[in-house]
Amino acid sequence: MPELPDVQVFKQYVDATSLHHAIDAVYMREPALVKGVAPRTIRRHLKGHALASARRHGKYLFLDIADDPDWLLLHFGMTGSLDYSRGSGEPDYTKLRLDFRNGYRLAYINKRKLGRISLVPDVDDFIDAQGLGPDPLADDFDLGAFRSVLDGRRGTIKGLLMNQSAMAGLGNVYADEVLFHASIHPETPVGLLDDDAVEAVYETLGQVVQAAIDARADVEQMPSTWLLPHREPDATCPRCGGTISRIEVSGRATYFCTQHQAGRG
DNA sequence: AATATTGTTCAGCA
DNA sequence: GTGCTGAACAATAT
Repeated sequence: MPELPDVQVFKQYVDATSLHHAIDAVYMREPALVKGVAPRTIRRHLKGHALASARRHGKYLFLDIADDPDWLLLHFGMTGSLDYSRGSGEPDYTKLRLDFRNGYRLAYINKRKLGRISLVPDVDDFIDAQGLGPDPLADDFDLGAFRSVLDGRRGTIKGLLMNQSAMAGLGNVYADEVLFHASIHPETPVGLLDDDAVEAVYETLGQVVQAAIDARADVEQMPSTWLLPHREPDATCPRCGGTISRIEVSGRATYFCTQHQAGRG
């Protein structure tokens, strides 16, 4: 379930480990994950080159290939992750492996085939072509930008928060977390949110995303007052002592507190 | 053993 | 056209 915070942590991980090492070998283990380009083409673009920088938009990670016009695109689906280490063998479910000249290797791990490995010539063009909305961590994502995201939308606030073409990055878990802290019922129609509620969602969104990144997107390190460690039916709300309920919204399991998130539904 | 899980895509509908 | 909803997919855990 890599969402924005998880992918941001992956980006920081790549920044700290995998840049500026020449790539001696490339192993592609799962052609089904490679979209829009032949696996051998990816190998050709990477081999002998280094990774120059990393960029993230929403749940997508882009790695700039030094001395090459293209970027390596990684999407993690629900079960993807990265591992940088040395030694013989590789982690289970490794689907792409880059062996660096320093003896370390970067593994893209994915238990399932939901995800994407590709090459893109231009990140901004890809974002446009994919129809991705703004990223909430972008410098210019202010309250006005968030209002634009909501403008003219129908449906529920939770559905909107998960809609990558409205705003890119939140998935099921963090959409719930934001609404939990903003004290808004997940099925509230977007059009019924008043100015205060819109501002509350905007502020909460920034705080939750930043705090999750600070916790390295690790549930173990999330504050116990968050919803995340309590995502089960009939749990006790860590905020108000109410009851956590499970419903389905936009086809996804949704957890919320029936007491302090009762309003505006 | 049947069911829940969730990001994206796409068919279908208002 | 548009945008929203829900089914389908993958494959593992429970």
